[in-house]
Amino acid sequence: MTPTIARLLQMPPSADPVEVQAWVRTKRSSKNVVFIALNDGSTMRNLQAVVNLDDGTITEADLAEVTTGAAVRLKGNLIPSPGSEQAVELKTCAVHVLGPADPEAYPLQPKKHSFEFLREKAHLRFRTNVFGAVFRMRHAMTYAIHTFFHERGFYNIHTPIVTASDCEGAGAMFRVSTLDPKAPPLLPDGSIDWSQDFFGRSTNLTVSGQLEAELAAMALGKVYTFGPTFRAENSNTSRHAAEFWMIEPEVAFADLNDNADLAEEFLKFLVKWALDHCKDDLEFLNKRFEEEEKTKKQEERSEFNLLDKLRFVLDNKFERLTYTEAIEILKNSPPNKKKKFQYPVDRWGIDLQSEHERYLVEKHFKKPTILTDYPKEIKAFYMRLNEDGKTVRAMDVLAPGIGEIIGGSQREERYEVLKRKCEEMKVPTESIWWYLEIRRFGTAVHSGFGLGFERFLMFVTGIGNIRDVQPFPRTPKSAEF
RNA sequence: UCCUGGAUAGCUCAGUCGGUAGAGCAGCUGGCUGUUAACCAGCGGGCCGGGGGUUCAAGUCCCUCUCCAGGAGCCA
Repeated sequence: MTPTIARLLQMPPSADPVEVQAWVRTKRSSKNVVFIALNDGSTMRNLQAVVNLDDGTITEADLAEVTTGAAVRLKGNLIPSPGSEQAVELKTCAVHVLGPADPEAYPLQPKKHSFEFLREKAHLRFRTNVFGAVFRMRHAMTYAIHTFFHERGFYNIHTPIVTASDCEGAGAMFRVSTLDPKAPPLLPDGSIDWSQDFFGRSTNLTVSGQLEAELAAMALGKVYTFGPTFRAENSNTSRHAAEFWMIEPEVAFADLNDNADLAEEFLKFLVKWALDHCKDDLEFLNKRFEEEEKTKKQEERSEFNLLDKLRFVLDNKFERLTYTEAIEILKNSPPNKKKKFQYPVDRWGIDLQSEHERYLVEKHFKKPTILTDYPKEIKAFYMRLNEDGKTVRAMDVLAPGIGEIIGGSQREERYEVLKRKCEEMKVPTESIWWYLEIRRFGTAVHSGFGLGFERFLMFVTGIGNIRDVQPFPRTPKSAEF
């Protein structure tokens, strides 16, 4: 294999011949000299190839097909660059076009394109600076996540993608079926006979690996899942996708405080990793973020740029408070008193709206905030009931600019209490009998949380739309690529 | 799903009171002794999202559908 551009840019100038294979970003020419900016995805930075036309080794005809988007192989040697943008450049002695790109038809230009346009060109958008940076960082964060858990003795568990449990309480699911949609087998009452389907029952794509992860935690101690999840909700926002990846640690013998400690340590580890390992990409994204902010109205601009925000998260302890305390703060807050909230905060028990969470995180505390101990009515059946009988050991981690980035809880480990709550909340237990039964044999306090991977990527890259941190986003009415 | 705003050249957008289509960038051609989104000059480029209606006449007004964006809800 030829060396990557990332490697070449770190090599000292030398008379030794080198070969590079990459895609052309731009070509600039004057009478006797041509500059070709090359990128191979290995780094944000381009390699500048210089072609001298005056000695006749390479002619203008040789460069006719060297146009934006073309794949090329160049031979030459590295020399010190007189230009200010790079330390070395490639003095080129041979040019070979591997795959031309018709300049009349190639959609990407050496200029800034809108995200909306690039979403329609998802097959080509990897070749832009932004998406190169985003997907290199997506990889770096994936690696960091596995590293974090591995170093702390967690085991990665692959929970099923096809599941029969439809009571995970996280919205509509995608059905998985091999039955003939035009003529499915019917029961005498006219309903579909799922017993004749592939799995002998009705199945769906998973909305969470948590329930299964809990089973593994009750034997392996500390586990985490990292896989795709699916929601068939008709959500049309910049923060929702029908297919997304979730990280769900689950820890035996850990209570909610341990859980919150883990969540905070985890987020800080990932942010530090990004700052330490993704310098070029982050600096580029930071510049882009600042330019984006300039186009916004004064009151909508964020106080921090991307890099400052990340360092701030790293340097400050997350705020922790209970739902009850949060309600008191919100009740007495200026926007509530001035009736600026669309949903007024008037009593204990209401569900917090985005505007309330944003006020707490962005205006009141101005840092990531962990809210705990919510009213049981507004949280899932599996969360552990507190001694007061009114609240559960839930926690939401709220991040500035994103909102809820982590949702978790201490799980209800008491068989009788869990059974009673399932009945109260009308959770059908037939398909999750195993989830209850694990509580009958060596049950123990345990906790876990879910981090939306793309939500985190939005936070760490400063990209405002979830569709731009996924290579091939699936959203309502959209699955082109 | 709801609210708001959009869809005009390859891209980003302008288009007045309803009167038959415009700019910048990109592309192509030429010029220029080292550029960094190079620069300078010239040239080509349009089913004005689809359908229906009003009108002598619709990019422009009305209805409708599709898709897109932002916000809300749901959540991660």
